[in-house]
This record gives sequence, C-alpha cells and structure tokens, in this order.
Amino acid sequence: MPRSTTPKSAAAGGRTGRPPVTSRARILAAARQLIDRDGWDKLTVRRLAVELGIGSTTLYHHLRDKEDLLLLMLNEYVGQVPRPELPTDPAERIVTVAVAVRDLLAAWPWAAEVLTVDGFMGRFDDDARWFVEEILAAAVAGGCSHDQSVQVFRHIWYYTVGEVLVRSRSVGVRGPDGQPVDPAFRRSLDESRLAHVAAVADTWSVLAVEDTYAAGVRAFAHGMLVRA
Amino acid sequence: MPRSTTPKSAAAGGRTGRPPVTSRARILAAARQLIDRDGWDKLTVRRLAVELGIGSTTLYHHLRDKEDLLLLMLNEYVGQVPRPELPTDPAERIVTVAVAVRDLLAAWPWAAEVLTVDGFMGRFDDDARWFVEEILAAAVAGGCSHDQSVQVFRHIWYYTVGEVLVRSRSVGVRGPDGQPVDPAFRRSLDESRLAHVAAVADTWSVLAVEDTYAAGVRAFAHGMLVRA
DNA sequence: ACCTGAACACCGTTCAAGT
DNA sequence: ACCTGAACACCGTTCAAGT
Repeated sequence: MPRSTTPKSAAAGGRTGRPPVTSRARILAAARQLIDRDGWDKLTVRRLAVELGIGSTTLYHHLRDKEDLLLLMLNEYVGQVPRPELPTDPAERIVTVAVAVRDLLAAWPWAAEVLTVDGFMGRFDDDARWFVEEILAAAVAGGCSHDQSVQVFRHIWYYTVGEVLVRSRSVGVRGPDGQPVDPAFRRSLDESRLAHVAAVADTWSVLAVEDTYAAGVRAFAHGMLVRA
Repeated sequence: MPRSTTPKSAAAGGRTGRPPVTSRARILAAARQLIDRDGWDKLTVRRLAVELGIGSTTLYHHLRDKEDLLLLMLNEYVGQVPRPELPTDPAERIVTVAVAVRDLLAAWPWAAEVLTVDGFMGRFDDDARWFVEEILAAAVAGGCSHDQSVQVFRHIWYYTVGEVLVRSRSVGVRGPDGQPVDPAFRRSLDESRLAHVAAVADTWSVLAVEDTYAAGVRAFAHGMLVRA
C-alpha cells in the first residue's frame, strides 16, 4: 500500500527480488496517453494495465488506489504549468494567476473530475502550490491580513472550480433524441411566472458560451481587496 | 424510453394491459429514502429496484436512465424549497436568493453530484427555475441590461456550484492511514518558496471551515451591480 | 401496457500463490 | 521485491419473452 509521497521504486536500496515491470513515471505517462487518445472516461485501472502490458493488479504495488492516480496526475499537471508574468497591482495579480489556473484546468477537462475528489486541497504538493502562494501574497500586498488572504483564496478557488466544472459539462450537450439541449430554458416556459427568464430565452445560449471568467474574478478580486 | 417531461403512467389514456407495479412518484420517494438511510453512494439502479420490490430492469420503463433519475430528483428538490423573504435592495436580493439556493444544495450533498451532470442547466423545469428568475430580476432592477443580468447569474451560479462541491467533499476527510488529511498544507512545506502558505499553515484548517459564502456573494453582487 | 430474467460488457480491489 | 490470475462484489443497460 504505497503512499504518493514515498514511491517504492525510489525507496528500494537493495537489488534483490523480482525486477519491476513498470514505474510511477511510466504509469502517469500511459494514463495521459490513454486519456488523450480514448477520452477521460476510458481511464480505468484495467485499461491502464493493458496499455502498459501488465496485469491490472500489479498497479496496486505502485498506487494506493485509483484516486491516488488522479491526484498524482493533477499534481504533475499543475506543477508543470508555465508561470505567467505578473502585474504589480495586487488585484490584477490575482486575476492573472486565477486566469492561468483556470486555463490550465479547462484545457484538460478530466482535471475537473479530480477537483471533486475528497480533500484534494490538502493533497497538492509543493510544486502544485505556487498558485496558492501567489494569491495569498497578492492579497496581503493588497492590504489583507493573513487570515483574510485565506478567505480571498477560498472565494477565488470556489469560483474557479465552479466555472471549470459547469463549463466542461455544458459544451455541445445533446439530448438523447439527438437534438441539442436548449440552454435557453425555452422548454415549457411559463412566461408570466418567469418573465425575466423569458426575456433572455433567445439570447441565453449565445451569452452562455462567452468567456466571462476574467471579468468575474476581476470584479471579485477588486471588490474584496477594497473591503478588506 | 420515456422522457422526463412525459411520464408514461400519466399519458396512458386506455386501461388495457398489465397494471403498473410502480410510478415516478414512488421511485422518487424510494430513491430519497435509500439515500437518507444508506447514503448517496448506495443509490444504484439495482438497489433502488430492491427497495421498491421490483425487477431492476423495470425501472427503465419509468426512467430513461440513471441521469434522468438524478435530474428528476433535483427538480423536485429545488422546486419544493420555501422561497425566502426578499429585501428591496437589488444586490441584497441576489445575496438572499443565492444563500437560499446554496443552503438547499449543501443540505443534500448528493445534489452536488447532480450539478455536474451534462447540460443540467437546460434541464431544470419551471418549478425549479424560480431562483433564476429572481436573480435575473434583481440584476435588472439593479441597473443591468437583460444581457448583463445573464452574466451576473452565471457568475453567481459558478461560485455557488464551486462552493457546494468543494465544501461537500472537504469535510472530515481522513487519509487512508486514519489520520485526518491536513488542509493546512503542512506536508513537505518549503517555507522559502511558499512563505505566505507557511504563514497560514497553522490557521488554515480553522479558517477553511468558516462559512464565508454570504460574504462572497455579497462582494460579488455589489461589485457587479456597481460596474454594470 | 407493462414487467421480467438472463445476459452483456464492464468496474475497482483483495489476496494467496508464484518468481 | 515484485508480479500474477482468480475471485469477490458489484455496476448500468438491452432485449426477447412473458402476462
């Protein structure tokens, strides 16, 4: 039952016993390849083993469980992102960092699945935590106490996770009848009770695909730094 | 392959054929009972059939698929919520509605799972859309155009979904070793690179359980209505 | 018109036995 | 020290046959 933080292959000092057929790095690479080729939902322990040409149960010598694999992938992914150039204004620095993280998560939709794994915030490793540091530092530079900076981070994080999750699940959705599901709420719309919904019914689907994330965090970040 | 909007039992005009052993309403009630008693993750098509005392495959005459069941439950749930008293100030009206919806979703954590179902926004029915109407109306009352009100709603919605999802998955999390996962990021913390993270490491877990949702939407709502 | 069992095509995970 | 097949305990869904 290996832990994420202590890979067995690295810990093994001696050279006795049966030689390993795979490694953490190889597993991660295979998982990524599998997702890119066949899609996120095809990433199963069994398929991953086939991809690697090993028995599926062998994977449990390298990973605690499937969730462990997901966290490992997220950490590797977030850690590898190129850090953006940061502006000097604290609020704008938050916006820049948040947009970078959002773009990162949005580009790999499977990341959205991992975001909802139990307690994942405490399972980021140092390389993946740079963005937490940057947001906290910017909040403090903007006049927040350390405690307030944590709350600023949490707000930004909730908004980001929500945006990524909702949008990754709403693009190009089609109903079982093959027709695209109408995001405009026009189905059985009671116009007297839902007057404002009716007023935007025709334009909703157009407005809903617009990328308003940056505007959202901007309003958020400036609003909170002013109040702090 | 029945659709959510046209229950078969209701549509059937004649009285020929084998009598039904169950109904939409009974299925929904049984599902809720199952969740309340055994937990969200125990809600499977097979267990639900056992709960109802019918064959599992029979359920497919009343539901298109499992996702359909989830949406049906969400709609029933959101539609039944007592509408809160609304203040006159537009921004505060948004806060009140948003808090009510958040409380609702947070109280039934399984709702969080449904929120990530493909295209669920377009699958709310009229009874569940009152909160959309209220937020759009408040935004317009606050000076937004109809188009802008949609963007206000989207921002609030992303934030709400994120808050509910993250928080429903972060409470009382324990690692596989039985120790609670430390949300304070203290594991292998490089204090030189992550100075601000280190500064809040000790208080993070205390701050993270605080309910700051209302403060978040408030900053958001006021900020956006000012800019619009 | 509605219900059913059998079957299909899968899952994640454990564990004793093997090299 | 590491790998493996068999097995366990499940899933959601389809479909021909039955009442």
